[in-house]
Amino acid sequence: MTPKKITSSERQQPVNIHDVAERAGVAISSISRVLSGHPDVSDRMRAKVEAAAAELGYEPDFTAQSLRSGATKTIGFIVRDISNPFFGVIAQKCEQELRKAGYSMLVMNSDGDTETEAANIKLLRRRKIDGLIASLVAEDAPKLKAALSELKAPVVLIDREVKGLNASAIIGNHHQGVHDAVADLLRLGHRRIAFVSGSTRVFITRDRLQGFEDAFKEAGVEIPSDLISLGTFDAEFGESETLRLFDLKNPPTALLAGGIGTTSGAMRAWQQLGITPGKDIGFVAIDEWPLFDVFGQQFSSVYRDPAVIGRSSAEIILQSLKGEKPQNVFVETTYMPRESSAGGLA
Amino acid sequence: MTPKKITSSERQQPVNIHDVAERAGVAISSISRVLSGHPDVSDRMRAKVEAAAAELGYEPDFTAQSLRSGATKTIGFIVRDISNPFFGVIAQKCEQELRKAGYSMLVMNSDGDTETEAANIKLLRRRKIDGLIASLVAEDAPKLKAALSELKAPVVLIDREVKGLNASAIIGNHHQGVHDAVADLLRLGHRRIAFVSGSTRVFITRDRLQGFEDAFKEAGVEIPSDLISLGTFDAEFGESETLRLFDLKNPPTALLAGGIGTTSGAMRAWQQLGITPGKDIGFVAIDEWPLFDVFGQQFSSVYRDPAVIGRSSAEIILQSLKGEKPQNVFVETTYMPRESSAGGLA
DNA sequence: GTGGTTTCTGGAAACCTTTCCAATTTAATC
DNA sequence: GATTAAATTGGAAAGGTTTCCAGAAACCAC
Repeated sequence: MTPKKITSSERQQPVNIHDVAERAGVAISSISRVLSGHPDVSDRMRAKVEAAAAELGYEPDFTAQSLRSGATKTIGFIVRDISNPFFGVIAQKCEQELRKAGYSMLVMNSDGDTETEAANIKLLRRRKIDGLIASLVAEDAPKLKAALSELKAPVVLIDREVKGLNASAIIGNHHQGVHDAVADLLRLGHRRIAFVSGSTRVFITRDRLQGFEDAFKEAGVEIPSDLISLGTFDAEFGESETLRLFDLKNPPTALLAGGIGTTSGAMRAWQQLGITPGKDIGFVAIDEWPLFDVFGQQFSSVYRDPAVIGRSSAEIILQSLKGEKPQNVFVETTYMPRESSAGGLA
Repeated sequence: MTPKKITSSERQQPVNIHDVAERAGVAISSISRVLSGHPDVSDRMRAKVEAAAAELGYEPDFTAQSLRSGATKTIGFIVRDISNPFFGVIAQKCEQELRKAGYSMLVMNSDGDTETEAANIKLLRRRKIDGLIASLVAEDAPKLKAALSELKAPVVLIDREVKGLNASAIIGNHHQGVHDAVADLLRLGHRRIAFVSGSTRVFITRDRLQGFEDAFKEAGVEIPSDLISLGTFDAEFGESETLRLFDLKNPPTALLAGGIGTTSGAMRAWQQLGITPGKDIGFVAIDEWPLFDVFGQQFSSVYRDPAVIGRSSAEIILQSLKGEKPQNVFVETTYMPRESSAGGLA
């Protein structure tokens, strides 16, 4: 008995390129050329192949394409916590853009941990992602830097600056927004202004701190170093630090909260302390949260648009994939003064 | 000149399994066996291979593994809108669980559109995902059903019921929560209770509607059909419908809003109309949003825990991957009465 | 020391493409 | 119609792994 050729109907497997080639009576390479839009294809060949492919319902295997071509059409997306609505909007807009261009997005949470983050990046490298968009937990962790530099794909960092890495970045002018906010608080009469935010291991915090300090210097007011608490961006830290700060002998009269997590924690702390932000104390939130327009109208904010960040991230990574050099894109950050700034100034 | 064998140092490519085999002086298959934890391996072999792999820093190519083994260690995750914080929490918890088990999550937004959703599913099939977790836009769209049934991987549906599909599901007892809410509103004296939510093309809405109607029937009160508006889950629909309903000659005295998007839209509408929910009218929100504990304390809600949904989704899909049969998991949904229920009852 | 298991290892096929190169066909020119 | 160039096509290698199968080695009992 001669070994019979196995056809797709006998495999329960889907149709593959061989089946199409056989059906169309042409070579495998021709199928590939037609379907990948290669220019050197005659009209007759194109018609034959397309007909055969359609009849059989052929769809190329993505994994095999990836292995052979080296491109996975996949972009890694790493953030601290995708449930944070700010990151959620970034992720949404980013995915929409990437999808239009035929790319998919592999989402990972770093859980605020550099070890996890480094492990994630290593995994993504092994998965041969074409590009990475990340909002890192820290910029200087050696493991992280190692993982990033071993990743051969283009990288877009969101509000981060990693030295010695040839990456693109989306950079907000955080110092500006924070500066304007603090300047306004000072103008209103606040002196004991607290600042709770994530760690200075990331650019965004350093840039904000810069704006914070500049505003004080310009006003000729001493910087209240004891009121600056820079740890992590999560709600737990925001809560405990707010509790601590407002329990000081000489407590703050205003707080600048460094993100949605921090704000969330601060709000919870104030509930426990019986403090009403914007009334008993001055308050400026960095970043706005869902339903802010409803529940936060009275709150001053340092605003930036996550949709822009998401779309830009996608655009830059797509450009890098086309061979363009790494670039930095700047995003506006604006102080939106509202009544809460003047809280606590009886 | 004899063709020299190309080694990894001459390629700029990373080390592959051949290099390790050569270094260890064993066959390729042995490398694979050792590294994939195959039992039939001698201690001596294991030691040799592990040493060689470590020396060369070898890491297996994920794409090649996927092609050969047929498993991509990738789970698709499709929701209407990942920026919705409810889905955000689900996604976060789900990814964390999947990651522990060595799986990654490919996130796609369906943008509330069945065509997009069907296209997404088709793409994921071509990408050979091992499983799919999805909160579908509709259950009956033919293209969608076709795309789902052609997908050979296990599926977990979140609050959806697709007939003729052998899928698992996470099912909330929405009728219960909504029933209790509406019963309470009726008890308080509300009669003109409006219900704005997504379409009845999905189970979750039908289940809610059931609870809504049951409560009326039990109370012997006629169901206010003109106040039931079931369209989409997004804020735009919530806003326009709220505007329309509260502009009726005989407007509602209370609203039950079917999710964070709807609530968001309703809130915006009320702002325009000068209506304060919980005061001028009764209000129950389905699902709670970020900072709800701060800004929403006065609002009654129909609560369910997205973290549980996320974790369960991951668990079920992982069990399916181990060969277990599709199963349904039920999630509690609880009415949390607060002051807003009694709004508008002067 | 033989026969028979059992355990381990090597070789090669298979997974499904893309892409290179050579060969063939077609078109163009004189 | 011959020659050359251009367009198109087929064949086969390559991408990096897993897995099947057969063969080798080790072990055991008699």
